[in-house]
Amino acid sequence: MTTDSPAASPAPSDFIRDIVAADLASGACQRVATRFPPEPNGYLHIGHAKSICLNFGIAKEFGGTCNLRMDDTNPAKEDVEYVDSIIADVRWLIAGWADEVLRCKADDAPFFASDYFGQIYACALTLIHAGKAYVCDLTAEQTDEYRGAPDRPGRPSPFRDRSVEENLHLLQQMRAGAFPDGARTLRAKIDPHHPNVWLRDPVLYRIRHTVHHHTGDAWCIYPMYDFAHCLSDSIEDITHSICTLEFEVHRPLYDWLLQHLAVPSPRPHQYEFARLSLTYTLMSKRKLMQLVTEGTVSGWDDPRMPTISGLRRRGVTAAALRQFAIHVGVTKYNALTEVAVLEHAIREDLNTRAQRRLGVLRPLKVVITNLPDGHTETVPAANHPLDPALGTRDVPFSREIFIEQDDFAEIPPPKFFRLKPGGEVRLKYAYIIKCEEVVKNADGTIAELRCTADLDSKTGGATSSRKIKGTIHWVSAAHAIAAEVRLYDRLFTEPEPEADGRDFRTCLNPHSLETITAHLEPALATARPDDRFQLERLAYIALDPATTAERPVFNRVITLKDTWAKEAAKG
RNA sequence: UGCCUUAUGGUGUAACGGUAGCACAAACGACUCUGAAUCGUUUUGUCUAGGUUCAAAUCCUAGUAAGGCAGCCA
Repeated sequence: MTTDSPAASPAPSDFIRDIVAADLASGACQRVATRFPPEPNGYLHIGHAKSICLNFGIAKEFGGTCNLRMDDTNPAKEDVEYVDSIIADVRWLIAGWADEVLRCKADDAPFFASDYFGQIYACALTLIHAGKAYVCDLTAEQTDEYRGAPDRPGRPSPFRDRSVEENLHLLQQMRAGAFPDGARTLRAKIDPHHPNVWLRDPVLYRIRHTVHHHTGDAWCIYPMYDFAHCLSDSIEDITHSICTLEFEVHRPLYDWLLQHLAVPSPRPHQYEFARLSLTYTLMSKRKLMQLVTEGTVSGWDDPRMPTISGLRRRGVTAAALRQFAIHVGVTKYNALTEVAVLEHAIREDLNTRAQRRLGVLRPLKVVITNLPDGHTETVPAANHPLDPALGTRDVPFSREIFIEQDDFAEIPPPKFFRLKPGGEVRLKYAYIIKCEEVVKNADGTIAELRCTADLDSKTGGATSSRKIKGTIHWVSAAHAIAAEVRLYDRLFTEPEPEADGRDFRTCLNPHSLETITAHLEPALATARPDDRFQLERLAYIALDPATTAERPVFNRVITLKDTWAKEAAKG
């Protein structure tokens, strides 16, 4: 119960899984092979997590495989740092769930589109021989000009009718480094007037004298996405190539290239689904990188980031993310999902797995006057209310304790059933106390509360069954450990940070991170990196890597639902 | 004055010509040594207009709205 995800839900169903099932049933394909093909130009985010869950999920459910492949055809934007982070994030997300369907190269490395540069180049030669590609000398600007616009037809390049021999010769020279960047391109010979802009003689190869993070200086020409992607899929025997909606208009090109290159049958087919959008969240790699470079957050793995590494560092589990992916589903509708769905998945997961602990975030000192000076005892506390097998631990209790400031009100609002002057409250696992006196500082703030305890009311005691409406958490002042706790809130104050063309920086939440020193029960001193705890009545927490031997650092993963906050807000 | 795609409660998602269901959110209640969790109840929906059919969320036509496409990015 503490390590497993919540009860497995029924296998998800969506239009893509329907297609896969139909293809298997009809014999269109013998087995299922999907792939997850990120470009290593940034860190993976929760939108990628949706795609990973889809691709690996399908492979798992249908007994197939899923390749992890770096779509690395643009050396100018890519880096090994991103390759490494992507591998780590994918492995973490699928660990214990679908890792057996992950297909890698022999050395356990991911596939790289750049490993196929030789084969892709050979395909370019094939297209030229077939009269289906030509070398074009137009500049980038001229190419744009000739291409026209979505509502304006293009016109043919003046280089469109070069001979096969000349094209062959020029491509070989391009490959040999005879021309500077941008001097020429290889283009498919399709239809300059086609209503679909992507079929107007798309560029297949461009010249880039740039060192590649994976192939070094072996190449100075690099294939474009459209050329490399369909071929990589074919080379890897992918059956279902699943991508996001913006590639829908590219599908005819994907099909054209594979048909004209007569790749082995059955050839892969592309299917598109809607990318994930979340309220109060930014989801573009470029914008996320901006948050990093401008120092708005501490890095790609800042726990406020929607990156997989940020969520992981925050304390969100892979199981919660997978459950979230099931909740949002897979469609072609451009949806905006409420973050509440993510938050629910996180709480649902943590509720079952997190052991309970006591801790006070904003302390208010309470002296229990009818206990002798120096009085100390321990009380047993349940580790998990849903799983008694997890047993109990002894929590030190003494004459002086801390309670939460919010749990006392000198002038209680309506329906406030916590501690108030003259009122009683149950200290969880311990005594019922009554507030006898409010001691104040010179400035009028509350210094401490002086209370008396019903000494027979201890859990299991003679008057322990007395019905007291309120139960609050506490920690022994002398025994509590000091720990840094980082309280996170959403990064933006608006559900759609970029609505109406607004700059997202104008709606950053100034309170997205608050760092406090909390008083935690001693058992939390031995927390380990993968542990998750629920601070009773407050929040789920997880250890941050910034923890040192002297000072533990915890991240608040997410608060508990707070019905009282809602009630209190009503006034 | 182009091409492609999409449209089901506040949000997301089912229903594959035959009772519009589920989840989140919201509201109320029960329970509670966590104002959590759990349990129960409730509110709110098929974009519009035509057509086909015994029967339409589903099929057809037209409209409307939203998204995508004019990188030598992916």
